[in-house]
Amino acid sequence: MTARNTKAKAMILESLKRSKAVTSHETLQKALKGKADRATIYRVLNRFCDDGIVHKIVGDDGKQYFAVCVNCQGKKHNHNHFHFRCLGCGKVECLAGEVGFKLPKGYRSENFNGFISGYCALCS
Amino acid sequence: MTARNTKAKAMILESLKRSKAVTSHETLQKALKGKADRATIYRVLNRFCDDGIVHKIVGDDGKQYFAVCVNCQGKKHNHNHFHFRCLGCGKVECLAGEVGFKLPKGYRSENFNGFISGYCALCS
DNA sequence: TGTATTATTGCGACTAAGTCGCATTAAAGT
DNA sequence: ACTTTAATGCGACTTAGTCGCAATAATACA
Repeated sequence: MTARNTKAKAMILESLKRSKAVTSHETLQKALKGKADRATIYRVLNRFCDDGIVHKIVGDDGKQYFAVCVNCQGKKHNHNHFHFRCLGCGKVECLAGEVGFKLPKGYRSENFNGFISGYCALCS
Repeated sequence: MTARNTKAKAMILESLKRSKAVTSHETLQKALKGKADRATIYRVLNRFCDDGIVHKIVGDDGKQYFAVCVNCQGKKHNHNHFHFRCLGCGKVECLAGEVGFKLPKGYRSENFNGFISGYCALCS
């Protein structure tokens, strides 16, 4: 069960890194222009997620978005920041700044998903 | 184009109010046990949303959840609070406390969707 | 109360996102 | 090279949500 370095993985990772914005499956598929299968892209993305290379965010449109992890050392992810989707141009990006929150007693948090949509500076 | 008070609307609103938790379409449909059509439920919920009676949240499972508005006077909604979904029992609830965030210059926020999942006190 | 108007419902068909099984392909170890 | 098996590609499938349209039932008004 040792992971292999395949063309698909390489292409997808490169594509993710190149785009500074957060990327959806759809965008990625267009970028790869048929060089990888739909299902493969999904699988690779989920793989990257499990491996802690990228993190997944669910948009307020119900779709999945992916972004390369920046300051997540080892297995400990910290993605407690908001993501912003522009309703004009569709771009999704990470917003700077940790978000604090507190849960009721006895609650344990597993996943944080902060999403804000609106209009970016260019589309306002 | 004047709204009408129908049985479906009444049932759905009552069902929403009765359950203190945030409700998904699926749960609602089960609660109504066939007394309203799938599409109708969706339409009514979206209608309620537009009318400002309930607010819609998109979960980190990509599904829509609905909750009756509590302190939203008139058209001005303020739902800048987090929602919590228990991975054990599946319950979704509103967390107390306004959430503050700041956007980059020139950005305008239209919708806030804060979602945290994990385990509630009972399921921990 | 009876009738006309039209918002709403129910049904079925449809779309889009995402997953899964399986045969085929191609990394990696020898 | 040759073998092993992870990963790919393809198609079928699932589930959430939407849409068109004919039938139904709230409202308004006579």
